[in-house]
Amino acid sequence: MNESPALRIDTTSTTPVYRQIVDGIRSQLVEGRLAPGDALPTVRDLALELGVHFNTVAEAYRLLSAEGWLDLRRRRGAVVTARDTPQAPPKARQIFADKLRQLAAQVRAEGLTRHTVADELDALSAELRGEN
Amino acid sequence: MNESPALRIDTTSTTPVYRQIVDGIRSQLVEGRLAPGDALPTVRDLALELGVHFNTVAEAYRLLSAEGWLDLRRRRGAVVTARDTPQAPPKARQIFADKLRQLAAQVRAEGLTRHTVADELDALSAELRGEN
DNA sequence: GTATAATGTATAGAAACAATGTACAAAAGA
DNA sequence: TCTTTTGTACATTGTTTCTATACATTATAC
Repeated sequence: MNESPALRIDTTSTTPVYRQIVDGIRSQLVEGRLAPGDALPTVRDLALELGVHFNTVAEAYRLLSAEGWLDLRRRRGAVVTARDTPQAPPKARQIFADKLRQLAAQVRAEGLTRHTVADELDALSAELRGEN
Repeated sequence: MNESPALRIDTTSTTPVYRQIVDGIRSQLVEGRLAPGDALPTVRDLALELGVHFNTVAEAYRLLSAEGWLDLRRRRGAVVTARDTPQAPPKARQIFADKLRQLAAQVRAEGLTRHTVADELDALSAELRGEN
């Protein structure tokens, strides 16, 4: 436990730091790289590693806890919990489709080609269909 | 021209309105649904349609203009310009891959299945490979 | 058992940001 | 030249983000 979560904080991004932390850790949770029972670094340790204030990490942990991923207790730290996946609201799929296109549009505007974007989509799709 | 850009503003989202506007319009630009020469609604018209202040739309237009998509002139409105796609920075692909996984993780956490997510990825990939 | 130290929590403040209100500037057309 | 239509500038207000500091809780040492 306490292995490094391999998070990279982009201080130039418009996405707030605490949400970058949430998004990064949630990826690992969903992908199973963090499993129930695993301990996360303490808020102070991770804050030091990322170069931010520990309250910023604490806020991220709190959000993940509110989503049901973490069990937070004083003096014991943050531990990954088992979690029932909720039922997705009806519109979730359409909203995802829209966000996906907006993300693709953004990186295409930055210069990534249709082909490159499609390759990455295929790669992730294959991962999703192959794993577990 | 002045056709409705079919933007939906989600006031519950944490993404600021002006960026929702930017993201939505950029999608249409990248996908060719808005082409050079097309006129966008005036800031006041689009603001009325979206239910926000016209300065909020103006800010969105300014960002798109800074990205090279729009030509803004008083009394004439916003017109889509021809634009050279820049060269993507070297890390762009990896950053995109990360963001893609974070987006997928987010919606999977909300309850979308691996299968559904993969289907949407495939659908967009097919669009990208098929069009033009 | 009690003291101590390690950990998350609470609250306040400063700075940046988002959205608005209002006034202004430019330019097309009457 | 006047008026109207459009984008622009700037101040204001509320919100968000991040930090600083103090506090509460609890496992462990002894």
